[in-house]
Amino acid sequence: MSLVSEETPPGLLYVSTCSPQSVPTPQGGYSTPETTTASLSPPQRQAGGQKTGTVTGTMCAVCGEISSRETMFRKHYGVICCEACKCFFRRTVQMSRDYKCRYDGRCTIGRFPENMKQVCQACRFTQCLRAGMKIESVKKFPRKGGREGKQSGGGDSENSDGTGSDQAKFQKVLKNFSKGKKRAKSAIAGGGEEETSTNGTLFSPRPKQVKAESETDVDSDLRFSPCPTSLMSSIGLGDQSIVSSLPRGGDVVNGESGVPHSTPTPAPGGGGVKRTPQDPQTLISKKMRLESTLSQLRPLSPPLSAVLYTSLSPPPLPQSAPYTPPSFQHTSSAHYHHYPYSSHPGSVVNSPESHPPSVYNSHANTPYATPHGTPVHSPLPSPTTVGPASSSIHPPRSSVPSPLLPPLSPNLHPAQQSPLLPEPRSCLPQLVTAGSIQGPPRGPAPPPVHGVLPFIPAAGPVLY
DNA sequence: GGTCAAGGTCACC
DNA sequence: GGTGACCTTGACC
Ligand SMILES: [Zn+2]
Ligand SMILES: [Zn+2]
Repeated sequence: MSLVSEETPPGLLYVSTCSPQSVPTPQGGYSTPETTTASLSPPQRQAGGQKTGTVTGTMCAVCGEISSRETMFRKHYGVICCEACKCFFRRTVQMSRDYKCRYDGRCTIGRFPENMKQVCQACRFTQCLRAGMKIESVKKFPRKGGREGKQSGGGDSENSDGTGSDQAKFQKVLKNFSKGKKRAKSAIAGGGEEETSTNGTLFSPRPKQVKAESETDVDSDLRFSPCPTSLMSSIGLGDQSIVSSLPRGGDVVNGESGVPHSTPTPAPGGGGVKRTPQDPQTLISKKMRLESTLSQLRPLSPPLSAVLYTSLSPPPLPQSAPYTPPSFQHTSSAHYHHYPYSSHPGSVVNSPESHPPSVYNSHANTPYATPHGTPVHSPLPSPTTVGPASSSIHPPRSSVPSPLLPPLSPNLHPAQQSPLLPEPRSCLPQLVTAGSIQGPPRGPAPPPVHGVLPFIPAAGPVLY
């Protein structure tokens, strides 16, 4: 059985150095680690006389993708996840995509579906949210890159309520502008101006990309909703279209710019189409609306993690599974690549701040403190629902009376199980040694706790 | 200057 | 049109 650790960075995957051995993949299968004798020095496992493992990769907290040792996944929007999930989440939020699951949110079960490709967008986004990805981290503050940064006053996600925090940001951005940095020049030269909302938040002056044609949005100006409307509604926030002046990511029409650049300076990351700038007043209005809604969203993720982390029972791994998950069909993200940008190979991700401190500080081996079966109300709603299924790929299950996710039936195929039921596991690092690998890490979902909303720990750190 | 986490780009399906 | 790998950017240390 796996062990948890408070010291090991979350998301890391270790494998025993004892011998080449099959290790469970997040897809439910097994694979032989390409390296079990890596030079990377993992934290020594001392408690319980556990063997020392070697870092072999990270696991995406959303889809379960396992990285190579060289290409450790990093934290994106608060969760250690793969690039694919990062991009998906970003696009969904940025573009206010509104997904609906035709199977009533039952595309998959378990912590990770056997094949994320089979999961609809709605369920995938829900998975992102459950993993702990933060909507407000997407373009929370308009700037090209950079980190959230530490904010005085605690919390990893500062608001934009126009108080000192934004003032500080504002000053910093102004400073960058005054430095004559490339981007600042670009923005200004491109007609973009430093715009401050009424609360002092600096707006991105960068021009926006423009669709070459057929802006399919009902309201093409509503380009930036922190959450798709239906999903927003599904998580109890109502239907709120949030706007932003922020540029939307990189569509290119027919491989080239469908519209002329509005700035003399190409966008970073390669040439592309930029949206034309909007009216400053409009931008201000949008920004204010965005911030207003983000303030409502804020309680979502962290409290969700806090509540559910402490309410789930220890993971009862299935002893005998009536159903054997099919082997995972690796997607393109499965062919590992080196991360050539900045981090040296083997750099470890360590971001416990994304989790409630209480989760990390208590119950090292039993992160789920609440007695088994304790009902917990989650701010997370049942998955987005829609009309009757029109396909037979994933037979919809009969409706469940509980507002929370229904329990799993041990005899049902995952596709017939309740939606996105995770395999409860510690948010703490879990070491899987050669001797500890007994079975699929996430095959059939374990018997659920009735009435408890299963929660997927953000960046569930599992060490192999 | 290195690290990290943002957003952007664009080939591919 | 959506996806995901690759890339740049910029704040933080
Ligand atoms: Zn992923
Ligand atoms: Zn679905």
